Amino acid sequence: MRSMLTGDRQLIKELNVTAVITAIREHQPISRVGIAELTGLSKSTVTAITQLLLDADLVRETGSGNSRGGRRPTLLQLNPTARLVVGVKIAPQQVTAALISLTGQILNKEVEPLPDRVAEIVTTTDRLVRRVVNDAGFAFSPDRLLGVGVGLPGIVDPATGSSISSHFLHWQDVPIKRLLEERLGLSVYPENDANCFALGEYWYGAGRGASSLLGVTVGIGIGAGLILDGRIYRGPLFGAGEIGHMIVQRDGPGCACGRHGCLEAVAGDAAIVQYARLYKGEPAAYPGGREDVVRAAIAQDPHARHSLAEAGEWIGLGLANLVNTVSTDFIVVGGEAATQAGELLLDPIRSSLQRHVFPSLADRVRIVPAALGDEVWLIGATVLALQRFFRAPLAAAGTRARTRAQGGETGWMEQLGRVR
Amino acid sequence: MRSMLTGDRQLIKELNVTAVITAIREHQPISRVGIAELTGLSKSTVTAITQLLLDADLVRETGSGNSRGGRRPTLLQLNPTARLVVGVKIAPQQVTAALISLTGQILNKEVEPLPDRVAEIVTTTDRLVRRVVNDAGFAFSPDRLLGVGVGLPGIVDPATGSSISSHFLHWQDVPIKRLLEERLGLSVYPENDANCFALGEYWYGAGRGASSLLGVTVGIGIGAGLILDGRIYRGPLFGAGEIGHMIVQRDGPGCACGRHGCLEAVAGDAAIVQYARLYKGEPAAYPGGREDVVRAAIAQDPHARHSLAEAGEWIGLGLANLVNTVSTDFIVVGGEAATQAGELLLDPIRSSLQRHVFPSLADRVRIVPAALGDEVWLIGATVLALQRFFRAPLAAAGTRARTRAQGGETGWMEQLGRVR
DNA sequence: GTAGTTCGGTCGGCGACCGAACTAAGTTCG
DNA sequence: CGAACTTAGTTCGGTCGCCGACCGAACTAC
Repeated sequence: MRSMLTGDRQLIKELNVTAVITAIREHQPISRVGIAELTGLSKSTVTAITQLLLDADLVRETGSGNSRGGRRPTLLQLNPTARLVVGVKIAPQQVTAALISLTGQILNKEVEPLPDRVAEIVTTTDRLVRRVVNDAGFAFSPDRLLGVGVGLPGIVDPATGSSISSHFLHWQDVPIKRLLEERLGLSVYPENDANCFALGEYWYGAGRGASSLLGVTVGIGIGAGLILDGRIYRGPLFGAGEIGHMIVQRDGPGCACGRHGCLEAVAGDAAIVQYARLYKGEPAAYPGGREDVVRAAIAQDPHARHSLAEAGEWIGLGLANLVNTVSTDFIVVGGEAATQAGELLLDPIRSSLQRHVFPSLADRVRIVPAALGDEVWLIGATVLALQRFFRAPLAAAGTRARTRAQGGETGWMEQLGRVR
Repeated sequence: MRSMLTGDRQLIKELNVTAVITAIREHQPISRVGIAELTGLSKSTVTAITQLLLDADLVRETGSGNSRGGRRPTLLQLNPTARLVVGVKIAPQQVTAALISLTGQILNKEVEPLPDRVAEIVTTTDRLVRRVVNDAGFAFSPDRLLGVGVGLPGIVDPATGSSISSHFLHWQDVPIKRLLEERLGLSVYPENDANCFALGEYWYGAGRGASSLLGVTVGIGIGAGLILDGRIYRGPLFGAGEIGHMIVQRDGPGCACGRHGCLEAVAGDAAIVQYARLYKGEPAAYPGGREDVVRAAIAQDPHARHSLAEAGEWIGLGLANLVNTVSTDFIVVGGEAATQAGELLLDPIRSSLQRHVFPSLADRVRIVPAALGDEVWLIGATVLALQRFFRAPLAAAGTRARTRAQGGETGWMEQLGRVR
C-alpha cells in the first residue's frame, strides 16, 4: 500500500537538524544567533540542536567572533572528518576511489585498472575502498562512513541502484548497489557519471550558487546531467540529460546507438576527427585522433579549428534546444575534449547557442567551463551520500513546505481551528 | 535574509490535513480507517482531522459502507461546493470564465470577445468572473472562493504572476496577477496555457495516475506543458516546454520568432497547408487553411494525408528529443489540429517518435490523445488554486521528507538522541 | 561606573502526534 | 441464537520538539 507524505515530530527534527548543519557548512564559522537568523528557527531551538551536534562531535566550538556591541559570539565549525564518504569512479579503463571529508576535501586516492568481469570489478572496488580508508588511518566502520558514491557510465535506476544499461561497460541490469553493499557493509549510491559531474560542479565548482545547472561533458560521447533545485533530475525513465542522442539532423549520419543524426554522431570525438580529415583532404591525417586534432588547432591549423567550430556549432544547437525546452539558464561544460580544447570549442558552442536559443532567453543563459578538473567525478559521487546529511545549496523547499520568511499566503488552514 | 526550509507544528498539520483531504478526494467515498491506511496516519489523528473538516463542512458523512466482518464503516465524501474556484482562459479571440467545483465539475460558464487593451481585458475578466459566480447562485466571497486560475499564451513569471511576454496577445511585462487581484479581491494564479492543458489532463484527463506528463498542443503554434512529480515544471527561465521553438532542422525554414528550423515552422498549421499545396501542385488549394487540409485528409485526399504525415514526422522527432533528454514517459497530445485530425496526425507522430527515440526507451513511452476536450484549459487553470487544498495525485514527497512506508534508510539521525 | 546591547542558556507551556484502552456495531459459528 | 470474534471509530494520557519569556554573562559606549 502506497503511503502519502505525512508529517510527525521526527520529520520536523530532521528538517531542522539538516537546516542547522547546512547553515554551518555554508557559512562557517558561524554563531548560534547567526544560525537562528539564517534558518528562521528560534534561538532556543538552535541551542538545543547545536548541543546535539556538539555531543556527536559533528560540530566544534572554535573561539569567538567580533562583538556587535555586546557579548562576543561563540563560533561553530563543522568537524570535517567527523564522518567520511568515499567516491568511486568506474570508467572504461580504470577504477578510482577517493576518501573525502565532509567539506569535499580529498584525503586519499587510489586507482586500479578495470577488470573485465563484473564480479572482479566488485572485488577490485571493494579492495580499493577499504584501502583508501585504512591507509588514511581511519577505521573502516559504518558509524564513521556515511556511504560510497559510485559514478559510472550509462543509465542507473535510482530506486534499485541497478545499472540498467551501460554501453561502455557492456552491462545490462547489473545490481551494482546490492553487490557492493553486500561486500562493503556500507550504503552505496550508484549514479550516472554525467550526473556526478553536474553534482560536483554544482556543490563545489563553477555552479555554486546557481539554482539549477546543466553539466555537459564532451568526449568520446556527449553526456549531460541536469540539476534542478539542487537535486539530480532523472525523469521517469531515468535517462534525463542523455543529450548525446538528441537528434539534431533528421536522416543524418549513423550513430553507434543505431539511429541517425544524434548529436554524438555529428559532434563527438569521431566526428571531430572526420571533419578535420575531410577539410584537410587527407584521409589519414591526425592519426592520434581527437587529441591530435585539438593539438593542431591549438597550433593554428585552420582545418582542425574549422572542425572544432563545426562540432561546437552542433553542440550549441543541441544545448539551445535543451534551453528552449527545459528552460535552464546555467551550463557548465567539461569532459576531455572540452578541457583539452578550451575556448577553441567553447567559443563556437557559445555563439551557436546564442543564435539558436529563443531570442528573449539569449542573454540570460550563462555557459562556463568546468572548474574542478578530473576529480569532479569522485567528489560529485560523494555528494549523493552527503545529501543524507546536508541540504543542497539553495535547495528549494519541498512541495508545499513554507519557508518561514514569506509565511503568508496560505491562510485558509488557520480557519480550521485546533486539533481536538 | 533568505530563510531555509524548517519545520514546526504548523507544517506537520498542513501536511497531514492536505494528505487527508487528498485521500478523500481521490478515493471517496472512504472511511476513516481507509484514510488511515492510505496516509499512514494513526486512527486517532484521522479522527481529529476529519472532525476539523466536518466542522468546516468541507467533508460530509454519507451513509455507511459494507462490513468487512465487524462494524460498518462511516463513509466520508467531499462537499464539492464547500469551496469553489474559477477558471479563466484568455485566448487571442475571446475570454472564457467558468465556475468549477472541488471535484472539477463545471457549474457555470460564460464567454466574451477579447477587447484590445489590457485595461479592458481586466475589466471584462472581472465582470465575467463575478457574473459566473453570481448567476450560479453563490455569494461572491473570498471565504468561499479559493481563487482564480488564468490560462494565457506566453511566458508567465510564477513568482510575480506577470506575463513576461505573450506573442499572441502582444503583451510585454503585464502584471496580470496584480491587476486582477486588485479588482477581484481574490487570489489569482496566471499560468501559461499549455501548462494549464497539461495540468488539466494530469488531474482529470488522460494523464490520471501518471507520475509525470508532457502535454502537447498542436495548432497555430506548437506548445507543451511539463508536469514532473505532480507539479508544473517551469525551469529557471520559466519557459520550459516551449517545444514549438526547438530547432529540428539547422538552417531550416524561417519562423515567426526570427530564427530558422523551429518545430513550429515545419509542423504548425501554416506548414501543414504549405506542404499540402506543394504536394498537390496548386498554390491556391485548400483556401480554408489547415481545417480544409484536415477535412480533405479525412476524405482520403492523398496529398493532404501526406502533408499531415510530414508534420507528424517532425513533431514525433521533436517529442523524441524531449523524451531523450527529459526522459518523460507519458505524452498527451491535444490542441485544435490534433483534435480535428485525430489518428491521421497522431499515427505519424507515434511512428516517428518510435523511430527517433533512444531504442531502449521506445517501448516505454506512451502517447495518447487528450481526453478532456475544449474545457481542459479552464479546468487546468483552476488546479492552480486547488493545489492550496489538495496535493497533486501521486505527488512525490518533498525534497527529503520520508514517506512513512519505506521509513528506514535514514538512520543516522537517531544516533543524535533527544532534544534537551 | 553605569546603561544598553548581544549572546547563549533555561524553563514552562503548547500542540500535534501516537498507542492503548474503550465503545459501537457488525459477523461467524457451534 | 447467543457467545466469541472483527472491524470502526473515539477518548485519554503520554511524548517530544518548538517557541516565547526570562536570565545571567560578556561586552561596548559614554
